Amino acid sequence: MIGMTPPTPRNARRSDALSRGRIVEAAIEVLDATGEAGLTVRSLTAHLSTGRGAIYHHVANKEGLLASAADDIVGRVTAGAGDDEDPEQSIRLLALGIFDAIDAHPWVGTQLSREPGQPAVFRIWKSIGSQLQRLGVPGPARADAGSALVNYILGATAQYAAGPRRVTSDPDRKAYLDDLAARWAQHDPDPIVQDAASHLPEHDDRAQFLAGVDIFLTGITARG
Amino acid sequence: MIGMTPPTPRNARRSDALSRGRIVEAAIEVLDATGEAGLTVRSLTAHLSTGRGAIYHHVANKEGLLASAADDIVGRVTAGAGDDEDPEQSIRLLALGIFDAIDAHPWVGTQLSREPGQPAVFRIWKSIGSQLQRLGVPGPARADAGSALVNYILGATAQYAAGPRRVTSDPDRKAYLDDLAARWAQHDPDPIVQDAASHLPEHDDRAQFLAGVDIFLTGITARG
DNA sequence: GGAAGTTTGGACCGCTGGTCCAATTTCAAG
DNA sequence: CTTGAAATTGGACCAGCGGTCCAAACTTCC
Repeated sequence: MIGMTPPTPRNARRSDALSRGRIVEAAIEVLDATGEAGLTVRSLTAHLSTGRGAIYHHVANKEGLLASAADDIVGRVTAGAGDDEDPEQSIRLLALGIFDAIDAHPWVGTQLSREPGQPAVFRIWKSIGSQLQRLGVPGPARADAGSALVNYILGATAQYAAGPRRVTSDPDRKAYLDDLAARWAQHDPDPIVQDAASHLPEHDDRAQFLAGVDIFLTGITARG
Repeated sequence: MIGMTPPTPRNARRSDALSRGRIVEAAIEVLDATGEAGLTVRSLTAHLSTGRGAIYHHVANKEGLLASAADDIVGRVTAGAGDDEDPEQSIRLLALGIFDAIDAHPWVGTQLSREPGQPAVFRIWKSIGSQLQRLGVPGPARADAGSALVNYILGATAQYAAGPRRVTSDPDRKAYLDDLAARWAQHDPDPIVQDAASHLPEHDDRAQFLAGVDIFLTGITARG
């Protein structure tokens, strides 16, 4: 009978012990390989050749696992970003580092928009804050400036991660953008829309992201 | 036997006909009342006193339903925002309108970060773009400026919607922020963190959001 | 050597979004 | 007024999800 506790040969303890670190590492591998939707507790257990209970013994829930995975990726960026001589340049490099990390791991982009209190977001806040301090932005204004920049970065990367993201081949990407432009143009005869749609295929996400950072930096220094 | 097609008295056609509009309306009611997690196809059918198949006859899937619901809310904002004499002021009012809408309907904030091509995001792009044009920002720079503003607005509102959001009573809100500040301060002895944590309880999300809009506007006009 | 404690994995649970189809109503054609 | 085709409805059903639970197996320590 299938419902009863079966006398199957029960599990032996693994030689390569499970740990939270190994689980997070495996989760990142699965996320990178199959995307956010591809990470299920089942696919993770399969990847680790283990059972579900074993995972929940080390991790509270899937949400915490995603937060840890995102924190891991963001941590590599913030740790790698040193203090350039020019604080403005440090901010640019930090922002680009996050952009590139999310280009490589799109699931991080959506994850960061979910829970503001999570460690990964906290890391970004801290890095931005310290550069703004070096830049000489005074206390009260610094909170506004930091908030603006962090929210811009999170918003831009989330949109980018959810969109065309890593359409590797140029033809595919062009086809996607052409299609999007066509849908917009067809949907709305407004000249602004037509104009925007016509420029869409030639635009560069990364350059546009950086342009946004520069607009912000101009705004900060012009108000200082 | 329960598995067989039962000879139960079968359904009569409803007097109040179902339509896509009615379904979207009901979805907004459920979302406002019980939050994003509270909207399931089942809760929606219960609210409409109907069955699942009836809904899928009018709506492709839940994703499309959420996009329509968000578009409905955003549409009210962009329609209500007229052209102020000062285009900068129009942008401020538009941004605040979106902020307030997401304050009232937090689920919209998370929805907008999901699919960049969705109609609601398109609406925001269009409104911002037309104000930037009135502001005299030239073509190539307009795309960068619009992208910066839209991404800032989406990022800020998404973070706000996912965070303390509408903690109505002041004591609750203070308790939440105190707790968050304590967790940060305890987690990290860095003076920047300590300073930020100490200012946290007294900060005003809406004012900070507007300050961010002003930073970007300053940057856009200073570069013009 | 044996008891105590930890790690493991799979059965199980309640729930989800989505499909499918018989029953029913509507409405136009004859 | 009859009738049959088309449109609408609602619930049974499915595969899959995150999470709980616990007996079996392995470690460790006395």
